[in-house]
Amino acid sequence: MTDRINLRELKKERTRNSLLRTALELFTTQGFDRTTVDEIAEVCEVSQRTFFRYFANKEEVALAVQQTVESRFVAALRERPPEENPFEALRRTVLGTWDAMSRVVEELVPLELHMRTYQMIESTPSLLAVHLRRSIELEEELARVVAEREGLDVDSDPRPRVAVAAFGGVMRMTGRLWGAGGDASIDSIRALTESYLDHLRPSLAGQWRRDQG
Amino acid sequence: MTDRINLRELKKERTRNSLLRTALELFTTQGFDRTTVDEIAEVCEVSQRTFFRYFANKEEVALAVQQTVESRFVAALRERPPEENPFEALRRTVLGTWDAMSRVVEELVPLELHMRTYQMIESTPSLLAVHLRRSIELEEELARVVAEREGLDVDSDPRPRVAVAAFGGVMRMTGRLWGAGGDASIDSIRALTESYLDHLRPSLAGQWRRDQG
DNA sequence: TGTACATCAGTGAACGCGCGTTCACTGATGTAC
DNA sequence: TGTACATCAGTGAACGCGCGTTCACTGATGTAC
Repeated sequence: MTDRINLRELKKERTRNSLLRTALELFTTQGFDRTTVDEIAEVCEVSQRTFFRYFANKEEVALAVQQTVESRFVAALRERPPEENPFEALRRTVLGTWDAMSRVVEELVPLELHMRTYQMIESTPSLLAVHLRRSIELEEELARVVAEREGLDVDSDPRPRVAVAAFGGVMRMTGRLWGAGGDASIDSIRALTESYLDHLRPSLAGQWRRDQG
Repeated sequence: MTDRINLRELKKERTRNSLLRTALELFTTQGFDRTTVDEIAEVCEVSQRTFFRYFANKEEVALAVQQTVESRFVAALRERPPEENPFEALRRTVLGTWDAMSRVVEELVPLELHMRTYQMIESTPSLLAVHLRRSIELEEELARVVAEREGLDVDSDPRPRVAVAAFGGVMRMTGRLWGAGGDASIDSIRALTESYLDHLRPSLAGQWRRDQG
């Protein structure tokens, strides 16, 4: 119990962060598939063995920042006022916490590198596949938070899971479109997300032609 | 131009079908990861080289039947009466064509084997990841069909993509829940799908408590 | 402050594995005359 | 019906590749006294 910083922990964090940045730089410049774990380790000046001490596999390092953002998202949802209905809470969490999210990212890597990484994920089939599976797993967690907010049992009332599934579907769609477009800015994904979420309820209603344009 | 059947094509189809059935049987009994391509080829009494003539990779054979069903689904959506609104068309396509879908499956493999395969996909991380990526790609096709039905441009009006994304999100959720449950029957997934789709619009509305129970 | 020991991040080298590819070849099926 | 040639599914064997694992080991950091 001393107030001296722990050198061991400090150096661990530095090694991990160095591996992370190196990996993302290599992935985004030359492509995920054309970057080997050996190369990351070499550029980072550690052994390949050390890489696997920090990341279980090559996908994990590519998705590490995203992973952190997602954890923060769950926490932010928990903090929404309980009088908001579930869809509004989800919508305001994603639209209202971009700045907080950016700060979380910046603690790990430059925001600009993260945005390039996200585009790289969306355009790399093997990586996108793993990313989607993880986003599905995240939905279970979100459904539980929503159920908790409403005082419902997630297994007996379908609505928490359904609301989260629809929300998640739209989020994945905006991610895909943003990744396919040329503009990697945070403003462009933010605007796209807002527009698409706002079209969700109208798009499920009948009579599209009446309120078209 | 003869009415004699083409032996070459016949034998190709048989080889492919034999590889497909063998692969699914091995995957579902001993697991996807514990089955090698070499083993499939060996049991099927062809060379490993032949396997790769029919399927580009190991995932492709596992998802081949699903792939056929999805193509059929797109075709069935095109056939829905144009006066149905988009969400209703999607919903009725999935709920109204189970028998037709079953027949499509039976042309390739026994329905029971397909259902076991689907459960295997849902519980195999690497395979689920690829399956999800493909289902996302399918959404683009569905969005175009919806836009066509409504006479809209898919790139300028968000509603086709949004409606399809929400629908797709709910479908993936039901797939996940069905795969995690013990009941591999077609009735159980059908009932789950119907219930979840019917909860979609209510789950996005405010005031859950009012119409709860 | 110094010593003795414990912990644990990182090393280096070697390896198993299965996917997916490449090659030149065989032999069955299809077609033209 | 027969012959000669073209096509193409399937063969067999070998290989490159990178991921991820295993091992016994080193040396820096942390802790107890």
